[in-house]
Amino acid sequence: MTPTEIPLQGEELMTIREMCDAFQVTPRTLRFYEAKELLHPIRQGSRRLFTRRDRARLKLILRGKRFGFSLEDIRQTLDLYDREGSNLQQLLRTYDIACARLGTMEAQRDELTEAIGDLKHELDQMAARIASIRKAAE
Amino acid sequence: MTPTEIPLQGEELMTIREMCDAFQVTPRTLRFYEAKELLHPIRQGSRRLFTRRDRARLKLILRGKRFGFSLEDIRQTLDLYDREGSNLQQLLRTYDIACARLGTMEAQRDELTEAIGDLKHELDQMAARIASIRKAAE
DNA sequence: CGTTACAGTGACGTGCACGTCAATTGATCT
DNA sequence: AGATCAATTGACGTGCACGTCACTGTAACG
Repeated sequence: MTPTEIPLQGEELMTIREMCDAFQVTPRTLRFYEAKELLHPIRQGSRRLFTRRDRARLKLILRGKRFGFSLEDIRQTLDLYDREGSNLQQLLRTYDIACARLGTMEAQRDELTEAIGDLKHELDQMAARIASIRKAAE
Repeated sequence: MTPTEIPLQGEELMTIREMCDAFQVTPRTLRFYEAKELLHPIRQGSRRLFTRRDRARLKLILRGKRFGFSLEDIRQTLDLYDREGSNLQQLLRTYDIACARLGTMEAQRDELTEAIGDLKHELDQMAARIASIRKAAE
């Protein structure tokens, strides 16, 4: 029997391939993110091992990308999430930055809501046009 | 005195510079969008003149960009908006595409709402840490 | 009528976010 | 030990969304 352990969900560490399969990214992408200091996998020899923290960060990275943020933007936002032992000064600064970030995200959500409304309006008009065309054709 | 006219909001046609000032983009960007068939300004000689329709489209373009859509995505979405005299077949296809687009936008809004919730949660935790540090310092 | 001053057209350059390829290095199977 | 296979590193390539530069055209001002 192959002693290759089936990766359990609760396991602490994941290989690069397990990460790729879990998050639908390529190895190149993960290495690129490490080079950009978005991820900090530990090493066993030369191999990368991704921690639970890396997985949480990657989830946020991919989410941020879907919203159109640059990796640099995302990196700065990520740093807001796991800053444990900072002093009060840094903590306050971080808090301010996070508040600002929250503001932009809420603005974006509002704009998105507006865009959805516009598109729905357009859909209604199209539905009406479709109905009238069908009616005209008896 | 320079007779540089102050661009009125209700004017029919706008020059490239008026567009740039109104939308905070560069001339290069507008020419690029025209080359990509996102905008279709009319010409007076060689000069571009942007119509009300171009302004509406540009607004949607910039909005789409803020959501992270590619220009090609945006172009296809734009075409949904001003398709006037199509036949029933095309109209139905357009309707389906628009519905799908609406779905992705709503999914994105939901995800954004979730992300906002996460960040708020993080802010609460930070606020608590800040308070406890301040309290510890008497 | 010369000179600004802005608009247009290529053509090339740039930053970002990776993709791709080659060479190497262990780890694993037989 | 040999072969196989995944992972690493480095270097170069790519597509997108423009920026920048050089040059030309042209309308307007003095």
